[in-house]
Amino acid sequence: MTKKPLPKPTESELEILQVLWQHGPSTVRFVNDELSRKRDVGYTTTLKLLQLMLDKGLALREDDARTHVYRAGVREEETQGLLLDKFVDAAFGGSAMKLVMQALGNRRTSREELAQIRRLLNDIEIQNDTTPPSTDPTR
Amino acid sequence: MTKKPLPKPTESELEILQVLWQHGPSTVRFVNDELSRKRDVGYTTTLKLLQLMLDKGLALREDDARTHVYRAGVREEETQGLLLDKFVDAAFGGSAMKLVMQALGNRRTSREELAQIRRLLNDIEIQNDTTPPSTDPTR
DNA sequence: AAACATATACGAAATATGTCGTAGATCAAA
DNA sequence: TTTGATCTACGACATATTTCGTATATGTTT
Repeated sequence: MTKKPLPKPTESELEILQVLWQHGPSTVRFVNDELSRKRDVGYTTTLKLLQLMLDKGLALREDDARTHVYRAGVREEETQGLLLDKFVDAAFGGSAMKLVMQALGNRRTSREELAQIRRLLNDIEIQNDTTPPSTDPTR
Repeated sequence: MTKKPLPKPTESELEILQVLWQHGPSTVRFVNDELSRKRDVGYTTTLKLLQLMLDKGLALREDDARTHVYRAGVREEETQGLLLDKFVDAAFGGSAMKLVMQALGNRRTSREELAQIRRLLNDIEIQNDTTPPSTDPTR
């Protein structure tokens, strides 16, 4: 049984994953058109990226037809969580709190979103009350 | 009057900035020792990085004495905010909310930290009530 | 069928980033 | 003052990432 140490997607790969996550299985042409909405990128560049992502397992594809269809090979939440951990370490010295504070503080947050966070906080507190703080790293 | 398009620090540069932010002005030796606590890195590598950061304005230095002293050339909060914006776009498709939810959801958050966030939420709501939503990008 | 559009494969160049060796200056110890 | 430690400068290499040109296959139009 081999664990798969999913490679951390690069900047460009992440850009492509966003497209695949948001639109589902897509052709190279479609992905490239999407990317082109933001910046200037050649078709073969996008193709190459997708092929590399296929190698790494970051993407999967249907190559029955002449025109291949690619889809994400990694789950959105899982990948985001992974990247978030790295980012918290790299940019915020490991303090997720500082990150959250800054994310909430420096941008407009709607009433509904605030309520959503409050609900989450409540859930977490209930968790905390039910299961007391533990320093055991395995749970 | 020239605007300064402060360059986005790289992974390694950020690592060094963390040291400078946390410990204040430091010698190359000190920074290198700090970095060495985490991973294996040669002295001249750290030196070179600091020199590059000096060029980019990411670091400043005192070179009166033989042993130069470097300090951060960018503010911590400002830099973190910049990186956070990029990261939200790159990894969370622009949704700061999803990021916050995941940051809070997938890790242990202490009671005190939760309270801290609640206070922040209250402040934000008061803000929202006092000054109604505006789409004016300049404020 | 010929001409044209569109697809994939893939090598290779262009960039960006990180690493290190070596030379030469300065300082400290013997 | 000779030896050895430590410092900066800087070129050059190593690696990772991105970009693109070209060859070739396949499908479409006239």
